[in-house]
Amino acid sequence: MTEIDFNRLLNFFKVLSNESRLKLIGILSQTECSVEDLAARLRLKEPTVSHHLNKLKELDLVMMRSQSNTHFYQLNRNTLTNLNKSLFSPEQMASWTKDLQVDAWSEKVLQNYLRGDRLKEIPASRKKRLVILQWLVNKFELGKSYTEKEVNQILSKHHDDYATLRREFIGYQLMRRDNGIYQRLQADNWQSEIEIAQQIPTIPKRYSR
Amino acid sequence: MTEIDFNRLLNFFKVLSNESRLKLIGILSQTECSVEDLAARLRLKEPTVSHHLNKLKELDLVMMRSQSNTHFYQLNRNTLTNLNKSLFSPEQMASWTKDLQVDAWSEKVLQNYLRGDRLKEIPASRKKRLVILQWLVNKFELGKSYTEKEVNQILSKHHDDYATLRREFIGYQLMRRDNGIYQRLQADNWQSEIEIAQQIPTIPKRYSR
DNA sequence: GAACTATTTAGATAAGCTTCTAATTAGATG
DNA sequence: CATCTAATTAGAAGCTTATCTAAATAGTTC
Repeated sequence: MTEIDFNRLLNFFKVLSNESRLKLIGILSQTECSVEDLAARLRLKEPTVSHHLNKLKELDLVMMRSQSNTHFYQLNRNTLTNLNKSLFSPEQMASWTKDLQVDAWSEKVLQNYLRGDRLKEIPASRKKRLVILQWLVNKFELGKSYTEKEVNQILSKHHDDYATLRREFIGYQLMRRDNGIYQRLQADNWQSEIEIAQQIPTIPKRYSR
Repeated sequence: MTEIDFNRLLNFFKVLSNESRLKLIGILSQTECSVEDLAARLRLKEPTVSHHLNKLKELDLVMMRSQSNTHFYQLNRNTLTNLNKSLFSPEQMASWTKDLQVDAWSEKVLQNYLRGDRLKEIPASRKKRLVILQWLVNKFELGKSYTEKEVNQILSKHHDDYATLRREFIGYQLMRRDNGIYQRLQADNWQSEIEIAQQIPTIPKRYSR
């Protein structure tokens, strides 16, 4: 039912794929802890722990409560159990390849305008520009809020003129802005167009004729 | 019941925390594929895909079948479903912190002989050496086989005299060697000694007296 | 408000990882 | 056996990330 966005899932794995953070989760699953305490247990400096906790917080994996100067961190069990449910179901995994199964024409446009992850130029024609923008918007998580600065930062990885791209997101209704906060919009009109892409069968060339 | 070793789990997350590899899994969950085909779909070069497949193979996430020159890769569903089961149960997570809850004396020995992850020298006394070796052996996964070369490689991260350490592993019965293949041994005699370490309660200093 | 404590932010360094190209291996074909 | 194809291995370049120190913030105490 609740399909987890590919980028969100990837982020989860990235956050969990670190020894210190995994141990942090282990500790916090047993007891509430201050930053100082955590640092002592892991034999790391406080700033390092703070850095890790920040990443865990971004994914809602931990909660914080302040008591005077001290910040007590606690595990957010719900997030983990929700995440764990049917993570690797066939449907779930199939959904990860969505943006790969685009039709041949879009494929070609992408190939023409991309060099690796980087956009050579912004297409002039509306139709091609849409293909590029749809590809770009996939770099943003569904349901996550971004500041303008964050949007620019992500876009600038793919093209220098991030401002134009950001504005086009709004124009093409791929994103929505609410006083400074950007959110990716659920694609409804164009998704259908793309999902009809045929499943490419794998046939060894030798036997393909 | 089947408790997943911390390092093994960490490796899983590391392998899954990469965009290309996650997409590979997504594709292979739907269809069997050749390396060439996978490279085309992900728009990566074959060697890159090969590199990723290798990591997936190490964790038994994929299987390969050869047909003449072509190697067809397929997802190993069992591994994923087994992994997914009760990954984040309280007991499971608590087990991740095992090597953190050592007693105060061992703690001190470790602090004295370690500078970060690096061993300053190998302790002369048997008792202290055991503490160091127990800590070191944690760097190896339970149930995984290592070649001597691999053992040396991992040990050399922590001390230049990896050969002595490797031999001590055998001497202290922390590892077992079967014609060139090393395996970590389940600790039974010393584990008890360590696990009695009391759970350190978290009390803000201010109110602790 | 000065001094102290716990945390966070900023910036630097170093290690690790992804990807590429070039070279190598292994199987198939003529 | 020479050639061709598919895959792997080796090695290098560039990027990301973990960690640290130093500086800044915020709450507390006297």
